[in-house]
Amino acid sequence: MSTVQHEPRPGARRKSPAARAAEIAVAAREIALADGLPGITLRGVAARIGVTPALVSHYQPSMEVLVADTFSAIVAAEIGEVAEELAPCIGPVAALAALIDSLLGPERSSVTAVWLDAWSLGRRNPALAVEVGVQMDAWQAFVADLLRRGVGTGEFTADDTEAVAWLLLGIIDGLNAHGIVRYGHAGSLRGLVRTVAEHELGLAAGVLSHRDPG
Amino acid sequence: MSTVQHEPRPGARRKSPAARAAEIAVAAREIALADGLPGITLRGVAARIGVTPALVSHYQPSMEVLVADTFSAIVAAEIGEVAEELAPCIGPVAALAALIDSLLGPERSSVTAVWLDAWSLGRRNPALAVEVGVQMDAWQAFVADLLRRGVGTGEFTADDTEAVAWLLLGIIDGLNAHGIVRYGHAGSLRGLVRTVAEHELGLAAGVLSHRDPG
DNA sequence: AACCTTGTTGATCATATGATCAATTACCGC
DNA sequence: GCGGTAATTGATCATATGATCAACAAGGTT
Repeated sequence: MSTVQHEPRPGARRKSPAARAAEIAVAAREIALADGLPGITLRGVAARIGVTPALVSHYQPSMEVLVADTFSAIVAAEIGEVAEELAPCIGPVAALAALIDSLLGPERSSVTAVWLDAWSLGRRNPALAVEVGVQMDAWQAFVADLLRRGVGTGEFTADDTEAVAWLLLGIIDGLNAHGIVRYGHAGSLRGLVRTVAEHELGLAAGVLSHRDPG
Repeated sequence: MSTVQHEPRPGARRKSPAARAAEIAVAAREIALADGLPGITLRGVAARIGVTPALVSHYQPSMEVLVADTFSAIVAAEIGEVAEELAPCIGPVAALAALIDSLLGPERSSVTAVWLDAWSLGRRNPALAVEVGVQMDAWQAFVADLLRRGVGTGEFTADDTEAVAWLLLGIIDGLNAHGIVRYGHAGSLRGLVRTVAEHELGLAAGVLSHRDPG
């Protein structure tokens, strides 16, 4: 259904182990974003890169691990992208506003779906469970760092930045999960989340709603 | 691993269709709470009630539907239990405090896991997707009603009770999802959620933290 | 150009799932 | 007690999954 080569023809192009491993990782990532983590299957990945299932199996200790690694890669990339997006922001206030806007945007729905898959699958996939914990901690550290900087400049006020970081992430994850089922009220909720952040960080009302009317 | 009869012996006790259907529903519910929605399998349910897989299949249009119905039953029961729990509370403030306490408690983790399974599975199970939407709306209606009552008595202040209801549920769902992976910081977060609720509903600080130090 | 390392395949297992259907037999009504 | 309805079974399909391994062949090395 796209520009991927199917049909493994005999004697497929030989590639270096590193290149092939990378190819598999990319395919798994694309599949996960399109069809969710459960879509990562031996035959699915193989078909996408025009190769035998046996080859994919050959490059992976187990599918569980490939799923865990793929989740990890997707979320790590997500954090990286968001960090890059916040880089141009001058000051913690602008950065926080951008963070909330970005994380609550509809374009993140595929990543949100991956998170939901991971929370669900994590109970039966130990490797994935570990990775989920690691990535949650990474996100929390990222947000907590932003908050700490804001407290440092005196712009934010918070007793427990660690907890507030967890709170903000919880709000975002919860509302994004809801958004997968009921897209409707995203608009008014975004504004509400900004308000919550303002309240919990001792900001003046409206500070986080610069130009966006949402 | 419990007091359920396995081993379907030839000529198992005959039951009325209604009784058998109920038995299947109960078994599915127990399995879901113990092993998650994906644990609801033809053979799994059959084994639990000491019956052939064919019989379970005979009573259900499809497993997808049984999963959807089971989810619906679990969540409906959840709402009912919580509603009952809030009944003795005098006034919306006490009710809201009890609601937050109850919903963020560690004893809800199995139900939270079911929610996560449902959000994940819903993408591939249309019947379940519908049921997830319905139950989310039911929860939102329940909370919104509580908020509206509070606004009515003048105890709460909120422009958009519908949106605040979604917000509260989003916070709770998100933090509960986190709690499945990282149980640790539940304590401080519960207090933080109370604070958020106080802020967003125009309540005095600490009003929602009656006796519980959290 | 021959060789040999090793990336790749084809065939095959083992398992788990949902689903169907004729045959059986338990139980209710007469 | 007998008979017939229908709840239940046993056997069987079809499919999807992960995994393994001997055999093949592509491509760099000599």
